[in-house]
Parts: sequence; structure tokens; C-alpha cells
Amino acid sequence: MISTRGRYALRVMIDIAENGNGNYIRLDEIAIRQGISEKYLESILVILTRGNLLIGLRGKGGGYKLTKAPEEYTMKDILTLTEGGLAPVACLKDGAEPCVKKNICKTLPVWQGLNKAITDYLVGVTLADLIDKPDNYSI
Amino acid sequence: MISTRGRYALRVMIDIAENGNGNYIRLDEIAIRQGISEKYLESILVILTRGNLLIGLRGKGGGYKLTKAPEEYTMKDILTLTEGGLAPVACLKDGAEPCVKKNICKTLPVWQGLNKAITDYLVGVTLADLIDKPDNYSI
DNA sequence: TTTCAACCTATTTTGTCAATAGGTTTTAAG
DNA sequence: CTTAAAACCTATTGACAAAATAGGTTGAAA
Repeated sequence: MISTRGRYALRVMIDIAENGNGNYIRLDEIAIRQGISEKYLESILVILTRGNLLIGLRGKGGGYKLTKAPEEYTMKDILTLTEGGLAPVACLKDGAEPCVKKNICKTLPVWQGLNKAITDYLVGVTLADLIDKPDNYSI
Repeated sequence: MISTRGRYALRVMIDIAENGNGNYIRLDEIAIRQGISEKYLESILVILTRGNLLIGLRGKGGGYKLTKAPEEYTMKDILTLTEGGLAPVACLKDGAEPCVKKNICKTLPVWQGLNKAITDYLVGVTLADLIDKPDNYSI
């Protein structure tokens, strides 16, 4: 299950992509539009900023904006960062110490296959695919 | 993330498929082989039995055995039952009340696609695929 | 120099998962 | 028919992570 943090993060990225236009957007604006408390939203924006998916600017005229074009963000980028990895089991996490039963584990192939299925799908969807813009209307 | 319950359940199903040969296998045997406490294992076997993936028999000579051939169990069957569903978000769970924002939700397509990717993969792997048997040796 | 807004650290609350404990019923065998 | 074996059932505890809140700090711009 994707946690609240990851789901909100995706909504926030869409929000900024749609409303930003290259300008900085304030946290409280996003909070109102998305119906999330400012404080909780803040904890999510910290993660996105530290992960370089957003850039934050303080002071008057400050806020958050994207660091690159919507086409360049994949769902995997956003969700891996905010969920702290997407691996279905701990032993497949990035940087996990190799499991001692690695060579005899009969369930490992399932988890590896599942991991690949999830990753492959999420790499194939970008933020641009979710945004309301003329290009997205067919006929 | 697949929980301990689901991971153990899969190991248990493999254990019974490999060691059963159509006979009943006692809980304590499985517990020792798999290194799981009898009590915790019991809570998992209850789920598998109530879900008709296993059949249990009490008294002397009792234990658990499969209800059908290993080829007929998909990973989706086993994991959906023990995890209480595999949907990446609550609104896609079986029997979930339809979300009021269903028609305007910009993230829904992602979750639907992810759900399909996960399900499609897990339907394609059966318990038989994970079992040690002569047929599984190539060359 | 003042205001604004992101940034940071810590704490509380909540809920689920994991694990344990003890007693009950059914089955088969002596 | 009695006894032992084994699954079955209900409840409780413990541990941990996620969710949410609170208040103070730093940096940027007007």
C-alpha cells in the first residue's frame, strides 16, 4: 500500500506543475487547494526538496517550484523518494545487506519479479501524463 | 511492502506443497522447518484454512494439506488472502465504497495502472513454479 | 529593518502488525 | 469408552511506524 505521504506527494507535484508556470508557489496555497494541513504538507515538501524534486525559496515571493520539466519526473522518482523505496520485501531495498538465504530462498524470484513489474510500470508514467493541459485532450 | 504474514504464508504453502504429498502435515512440523513460532504460524494457517487454500484436520493423524494442485494456486490468490488485498490505494480495494472524487482524481489512473501491473504479474506465477521437483530442473 | 515564507527539531497521537497466552473442540487410536 | 493428539478459537500484549501537530529559527526580498 502506498502511504498517505506518497499519495499526497504526487498530488502536490501535480498541483505545482499545473499552477506553477515556472513561478514559486507558496505552501499555504497548496495546502488549501489540496485540503492538507500546512504542517503535514510541510513535512512532505521537505522530502521533495531534499530529494531535489523541488526547489524552495524563502522570504517574500518565495515558495516552491519544479526543478525540471514534468516530462522528466517519473512516478518511480516521486514515489521511491517519498515512500522510502518501493521494494515489496526488505531484502530488495536499495542498500539492504544481502540476505544470507539468498541462494536457497524459494520466494525470492517472486519478489524480484514483482519488484520489476512495479518498477517497470512506474518508470513508464511521467508527471506530464497526469497534468491538465491542451496537449492531453484528444479530439 | 508485503507483510510478514504474507511472506510466511507463501513459505508455508511451499512447505506443504513440497512435503505433503497429499498427506496431512502437522503445524509444529512446519513451524520447525520454517523457523516460525507455533502460535504465530497458527494465526496464518487459520487464514489460509478459512480462505479454503488449505484444509485442516484435527486429532491424531491430523494437520493441514492443500485443497488443490500447486498449479492451481496463483501468487495473487495466496497474497490477496493473507494481505487482505493488494490494491496500492484504499479506493481500489475490493468492496471499497466508491470515492467521491473518482471522476476528477488525477492520480487515479496511476493507481489503476499500478494495480493492474501487480495483479497481472502475480496471476502469472503459480505455487508449482516455486516448488522443488524434477520437472523444475532444466538440463 | 521589517515582513514573509521556507526551514528545522521535537513531540504527541493513532493504528496496525507481530507475537504471545490459555483454553476448547474434534478426531483417531488404544 | 477413554485418552491423547492436534487443530481451532478468543483475547491480550508489545512494539513500531505512520500521521499529525506545535513552536521556534533562518534566510530572502522589499
